Order: sequence, then structure tokens, then C-alpha cells
Amino acid sequence: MTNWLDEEQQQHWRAWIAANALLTDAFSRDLQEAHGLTLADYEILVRLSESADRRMRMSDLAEATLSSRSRLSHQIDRMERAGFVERVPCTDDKRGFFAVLTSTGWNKLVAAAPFHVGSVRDRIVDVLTPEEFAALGRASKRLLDHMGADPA
Amino acid sequence: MTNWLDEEQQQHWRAWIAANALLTDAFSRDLQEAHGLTLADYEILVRLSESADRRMRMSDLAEATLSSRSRLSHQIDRMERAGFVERVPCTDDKRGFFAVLTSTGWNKLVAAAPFHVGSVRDRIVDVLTPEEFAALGRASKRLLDHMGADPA
DNA sequence: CGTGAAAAGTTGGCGATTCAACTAACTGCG
DNA sequence: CGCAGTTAGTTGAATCGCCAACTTTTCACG
Repeated sequence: MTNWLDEEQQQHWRAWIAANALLTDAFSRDLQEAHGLTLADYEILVRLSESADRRMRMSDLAEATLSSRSRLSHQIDRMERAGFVERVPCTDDKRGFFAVLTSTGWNKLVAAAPFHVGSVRDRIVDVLTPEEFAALGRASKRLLDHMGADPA
Repeated sequence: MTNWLDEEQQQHWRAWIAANALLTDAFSRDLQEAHGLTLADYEILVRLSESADRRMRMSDLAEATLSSRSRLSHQIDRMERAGFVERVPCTDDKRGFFAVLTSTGWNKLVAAAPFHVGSVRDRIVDVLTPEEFAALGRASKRLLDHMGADPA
């Protein structure tokens, strides 16, 4: 009854799983050792740095980083303690807060970004041919679309 | 100086990240809701079920599932409490233990596997063309090889 | 043999994630 | 207006993962 994967599909599937796990792990470790940042920290620094006034509403930031509100709240707690961001109340909507990048946070990102991009190149982009890399990206995109993830 | 990614590479990269996160999450949630299993639980059940005598040395199992010894030890604690596996001392090597699948664990796997394969098909295999899926698998494989991951 | 180094596995503490419950503020509608 | 329902965000407990330290056993080599 069950429509199992065939041998080849099985291998592709396991390769995908393993590559995800090991690569995510490697990036995380790289960043941690060289700059004391979590991948989550880094992604938040990036998002904020790209935003107008280097700030974002908590909810928008949560959505952009694919995390729950709760998780983001804890995450911002830590980053606030580390001095990378500040919570600023939103005057329009008194329920709301902005997460605002501090200059410390900005500097941290500026220091870490070239290194991280280097990791990404070393471990992925430069390992594959441009065609392979593009195929990986396009396939990922299609999977996202199918899940109804928005094109952020 | 820094060799940034160009716009297109950036998009591929972000798609990859997001797809990984969302898909892993989705599989995890599917399994949890339908069968009360973690993805980690499931992978261990699979590995043990495929092994001779449905047992594996802790270290081998840790390696196969890409987890640290410590993590596996905690994981097996939980699964032992749940009745899915048992720890059996290894007589050849008195330091060692086998993790052995119980019949409860086996039954759990038998119940969950078709469902999980269904998720994988619905979210990945059947979403892509065979060519796209194969490309994803091959690219993942190359990335693994480049990291020196063994072909398990 | 026997001793020092390496391997197998566990443990405990800490940081991160999730989940459910909670407060406060906004929105819409009769 | 006034209240019901929704949205923004936080909190605390429970679980999961990581790291470093630890015990026990095995191995290598003089």
C-alpha cells in the first residue's frame, strides 16, 4: 500500500537531511567561534541592518526570521543584554515595540558579515558549479512556494 | 574587499535557508501531531530497525544519526522511558551498550513510517520534477562530500 | 605485564525552543 | 459608547541540545 521511496530517492532524501543538518551546524559553529554569535543572532542583525532606521516591529521581525513571537521575545532579551539591540516602544500602537539595532550591534555585524559570507562560499557557493547552486536555489524556492511561504 | 553574493545568489541562499527551516519544522510537527514522535525519535527508530538484531552500539548510532554521544545518551534515556528501546550491556566490550529496539518501538515505527513517507512526498518529492529532486539530492551529496561526511 | 593514552558512555549545568497562559491595547459593530 | 474578539508582545515551565568534566574499560607499547 505504502508508496515507499525507491533506492535512489532514498539516497537523495538522506543526503538532503544530512546536508541540512551538517551545514547549519557548521555555519553556527563558525560564527560562534569567530564572533560569539548564534546563527539566530546573526540573522536578526542582518534583518535589522537592512531595515529603514535599522528597526523593525517585533512581529515583523519574527515573521522575517521565521520564528515564533515567543522565541523572538526571548532572543531579543538576550541580544538586548548583549547590547546589540534595544526595545523602543511604538507610539502609534501602544501594544507594540520596535527592535532597534544599536551601534554596537551594527559594528558586530560589520565585523562578522565578511567572515560569514566566506563560510557560505567555502561550504556551499564555491563548492558547487553555478548551475548546481542555481538548481539548489530554484528547487528550494519551489518547495517554499508550495508551502505558501511568502517571498521575503 | 569582501566578495559578497550577488543578488541572485543571495536569493538562492535565502531560499535554501528558509526551505530547510520550514521543511524540517513541518516534518517534525507532522510526526509530533500524528504519532507523538520527534524527528530525532523517528530517525533512531529507523536506524535500529534497519540494523542486524535491531540493535546498534551507542557510538555507531550517534554517528549514524549525526548526533553527539551526549545528545544520543539523553535521547536514548527518553526513548527508554517511553519504552521504545532498551539499553543492553555489550559483553565483548564492557564499556559499551547496545540500544535495542523493543517490540513497542518497532510497532511505533511501523505505524508512523507510511505517514512520514507521505509527508516527505507531499512536501518534497512530489512537488518537484524528478530532475529537480535529483538535482537537489546530488547537490546535497556534493556538499556532504566536501565536508568529509561519510557516505552513510 | 603495567602504565599512560585513548575510547565508550554518562552526567549536570546552562542556553535555547516550545507551549500555554497571560496582560494590554486596538478594532469593529450594534 | 461599550463590549467582543483579535492582535502585540511577554512570561514561566518543561523539554531539548551542547559543553566540559567524569568513570570505566580497552589498547599500545616499552
